[in-house]
Amino acid sequence: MTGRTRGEQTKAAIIDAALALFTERGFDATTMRAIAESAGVSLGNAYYYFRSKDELVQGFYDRTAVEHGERLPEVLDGLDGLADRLTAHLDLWFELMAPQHPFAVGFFRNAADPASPLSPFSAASAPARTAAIELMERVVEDAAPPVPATVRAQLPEVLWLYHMGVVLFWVHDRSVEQAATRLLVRRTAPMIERVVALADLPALQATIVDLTTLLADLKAMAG
Amino acid sequence: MTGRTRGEQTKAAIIDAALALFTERGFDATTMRAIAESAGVSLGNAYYYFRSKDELVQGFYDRTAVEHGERLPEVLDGLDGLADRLTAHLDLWFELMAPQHPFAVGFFRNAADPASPLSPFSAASAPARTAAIELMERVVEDAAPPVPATVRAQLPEVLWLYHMGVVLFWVHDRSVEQAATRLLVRRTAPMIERVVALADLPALQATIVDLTTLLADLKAMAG
DNA sequence: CTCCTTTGTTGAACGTGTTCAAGTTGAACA
DNA sequence: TGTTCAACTTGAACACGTTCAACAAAGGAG
Repeated sequence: MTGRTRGEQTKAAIIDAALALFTERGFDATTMRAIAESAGVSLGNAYYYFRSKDELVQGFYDRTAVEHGERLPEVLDGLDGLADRLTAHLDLWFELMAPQHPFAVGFFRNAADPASPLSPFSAASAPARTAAIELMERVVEDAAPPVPATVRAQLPEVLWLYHMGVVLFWVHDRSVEQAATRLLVRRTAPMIERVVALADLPALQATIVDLTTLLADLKAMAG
Repeated sequence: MTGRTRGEQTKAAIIDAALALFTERGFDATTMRAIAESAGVSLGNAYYYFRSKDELVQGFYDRTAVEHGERLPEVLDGLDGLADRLTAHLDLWFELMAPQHPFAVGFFRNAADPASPLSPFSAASAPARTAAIELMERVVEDAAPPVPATVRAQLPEVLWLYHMGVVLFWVHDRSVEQAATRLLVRRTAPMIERVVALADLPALQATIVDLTTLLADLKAMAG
């Protein structure tokens, strides 16, 4: 975690201090002054590396995303069915994020603001978004039986949207160890696999085209 | 808007001032001090009537919900198809909320916090939630052709969830006059009608049961 | 009338996130 | 070596949401 340059070390120290305090006291109860003091750094210095308190959480979220990408192959190994692979992917996410669930709200509250750079749809988070969709691509590409060509191109992005929806649910989930979210995934992933498997049915072509063009139109308007 | 007692008048003055300033400058750029000054009242007095800045916005939302319920029959009048009725219902919501869209983000940001009483899923907003589902019941009950009995009971609540999803999209929608959200509804409402019409198909029974029990299980865990 | 309670009102003060002008450090270069 | 300059660091200061002890007005009860 210790970077080469002085700046990288300071930055890591701030993230570490913030993560520890967030976990210990929660997001709102942790002040920027406490983070700076705990990191052995001045208040202003914390703002040199992170433009806001929220961006601090983004830094740690990025860390988790990297670890997610690194460990994904190992949890996908040996799994063929799309539902199994999707479930394993999300379970890994839950596992990595579980310690941060108590203060995740403080993060996602601002992520829900479309004007915020933390919004998953914002231009600022485009790299993180692309990386996340890339992970879904890995979930999809080696699935067996293979995903019908009809929906193959759109599927990773659609599954990423599904992921975002699950995250929204997870944030609101107050059941023990977020069991409700796990249940949601365990039940809906097979449904997705079932629907995807039917994508070549002639009867569904109209609906698939409808959905595809709708997505394209909406993305065009969102520009 | 002028109430009988002194307190009611002051309260109304504060709401009016806040609404004007929010609309003019947006939520974040409007300070409580500016609201108080504009209402001809001291800062502390604003907090005598509203426990927080957010609670001030909740007032508008409640007002709008009441108006929505009052005007719903008139926009549903003469419409039979479920898609048409659903679209009319949501269009009315858009019409009523349009003036507040610029600062709606400031409101919904906190509504996205499940711990906040403003969250649509919180216990504190249970009355508002029940009222909103009740409106969906009115959308469903007189639809022709009638909704299959298989899904009739669950449909209003499911449509309310759909409504919440649309609201989430609407908040993020930066297209002119939220045209993208209208497009989304115009395209998805017919899909919903189509799926609902197929609810009695034997091939779909398993999936419908799956979804129904999933919803029930999740609600039980959320308890 | 006086007293008491409820309701309404005030502005100073607190703690917070954030900004900024001013300073320090250290490595590359002359 | 001395110079330069970008990277880094500082703490005071600002504006905001919110709290609070104190005060004023209104309206009965005696």
